[in-house]
Amino acid sequence: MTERSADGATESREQRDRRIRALMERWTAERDGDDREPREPNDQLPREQPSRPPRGPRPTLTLDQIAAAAVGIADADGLDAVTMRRLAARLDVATMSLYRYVKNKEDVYALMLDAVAREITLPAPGSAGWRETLRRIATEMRAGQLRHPWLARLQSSTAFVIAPSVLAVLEAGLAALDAADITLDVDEMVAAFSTMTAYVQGRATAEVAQRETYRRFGWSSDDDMRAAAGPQLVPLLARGDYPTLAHYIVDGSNQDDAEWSFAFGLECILDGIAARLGL
Amino acid sequence: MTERSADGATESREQRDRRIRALMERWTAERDGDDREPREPNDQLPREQPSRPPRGPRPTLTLDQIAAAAVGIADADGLDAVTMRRLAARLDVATMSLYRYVKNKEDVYALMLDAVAREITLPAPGSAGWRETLRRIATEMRAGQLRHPWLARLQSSTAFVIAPSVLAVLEAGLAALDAADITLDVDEMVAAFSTMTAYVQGRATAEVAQRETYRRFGWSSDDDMRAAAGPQLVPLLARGDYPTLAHYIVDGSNQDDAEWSFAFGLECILDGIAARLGL
DNA sequence: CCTTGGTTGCGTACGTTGTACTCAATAGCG
DNA sequence: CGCTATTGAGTACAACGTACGCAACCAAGG
Repeated sequence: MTERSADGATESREQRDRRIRALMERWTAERDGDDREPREPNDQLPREQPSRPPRGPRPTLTLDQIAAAAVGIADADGLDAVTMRRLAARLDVATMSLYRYVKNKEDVYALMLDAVAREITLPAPGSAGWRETLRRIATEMRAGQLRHPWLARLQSSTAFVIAPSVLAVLEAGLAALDAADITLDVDEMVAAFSTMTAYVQGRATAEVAQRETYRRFGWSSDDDMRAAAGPQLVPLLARGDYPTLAHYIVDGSNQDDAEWSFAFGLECILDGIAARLGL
Repeated sequence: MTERSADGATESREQRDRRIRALMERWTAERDGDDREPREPNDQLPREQPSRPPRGPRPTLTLDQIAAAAVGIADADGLDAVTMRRLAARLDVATMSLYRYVKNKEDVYALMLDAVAREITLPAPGSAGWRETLRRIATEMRAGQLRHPWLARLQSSTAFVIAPSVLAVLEAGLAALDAADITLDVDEMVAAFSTMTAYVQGRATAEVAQRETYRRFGWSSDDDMRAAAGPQLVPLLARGDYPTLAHYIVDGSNQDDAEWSFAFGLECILDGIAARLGL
């Protein structure tokens, strides 16, 4: 119920929240007071004008429409099909009109990431224990990655986006680990949660890459893969350099059960976290 | 020392290896015998002609040279700087000459992946227990990802490459988990190893994305980041929607220690695997 | 020796991409 | 009714991957 703070004293959760709220308000006040440089890197995610200046014609598009259109194209024909021309065509505007809403294509990518992050439904706070909450978030994230196979590629080429949708996921995970009976400090909580998310992303990346390979070569089953990769693989295996791998290929049974593998690894991680809780 | 096989009997490791070797040889013989379709998807990784046809001038380049040049460009100026024109210029040949060695740009990417996979030094088999072996492989993989920040992006956009360099890493990990005192079946061994690799890839992706963000905005320390992201972040935090996250930002101390976070998660995973071994 | 034919290196050219620049049309304020 | 900030769109350009075709090369066959 209590936690050691930096100066060695203990504070209750209520005290902690009050302290942080006060600090945030002070920071906000300071920011409002100083009116500094135009702070350019600020607009990482493009925003609509909060209060539209009254002059001139109304914009015909919203950022949400652009994001939805881009996601739609990527879902249908892959990330490479998202070109400014095609995106504009889908929105029935001229190509260059898009640049009234986004600074460049990177902005479009940021909008896509935000849109997808908003898709994931978080478990209600306190509706389950930390373990079940983390499991649900992981499952939800994985589902998103599989629904949008281009996501992994986008996340690895686009910088981190500061958006409420993204922060909310992080907060949900941290809050679950911040429950009353848990003894992790903040750094460990973040490390534990980011371990889980890293795992989910890594798995999804690999899984999507495999699907992509199957699609490109027209394989529809694991047997197709074995038939096609065999001529390349068998000579290597036959030389005896990879005995354990050969054992897997010959005797393994869950080879294409991505769901099972994912769950296996996830439970490993949750067990590891549990061990650190002394539970 | 023994393991249940499919038919319920037990076989020693020696018996198993013999059985698999025999099977491989039979497969090889069958392949040689039937001389089937040109099996196009075979050449996933471009290869030099094993026995060069004697007619015509000698090639001036090797695939290794091409791979090294591409890796060099990507290391210096990022993956997008690897264009066919620039790669050719670096190799002092005309642009289109490259297409005598690779079918298309995808091939160049495959060569890069292979080259990087060959960089990693595996622990000698049996030189350490399964846990230490996996830890070393993970560390080595992470080092590669940080040495070549473009790797994560490439792995998430290029299909899996069948190359000895890649298979060797997999074999080393599986062999470590196949030690005498371990009770995992093959499927579990593969799931455990791929859990680790997925984690490493996910972490590296996030870490590289963060570095890239820092670089692009010219931040050189965490304080720079906080100064720049503050105006965007503080209003969100001040509304109280992310209390745990705010706690971390205010009170966390290991915020930029990627090494520590990586090790934390890795030990979690190893603990989880250990738990499945009944150790 | 000369001829032959497959192989290599390279120059040209085309279609597609992101986007800088420019200018006409729009619509609320004075 | 102008005035003026703002939007939508057309044109244009540099850079990209790469299809195509031709010249230079070089061992084998005569």
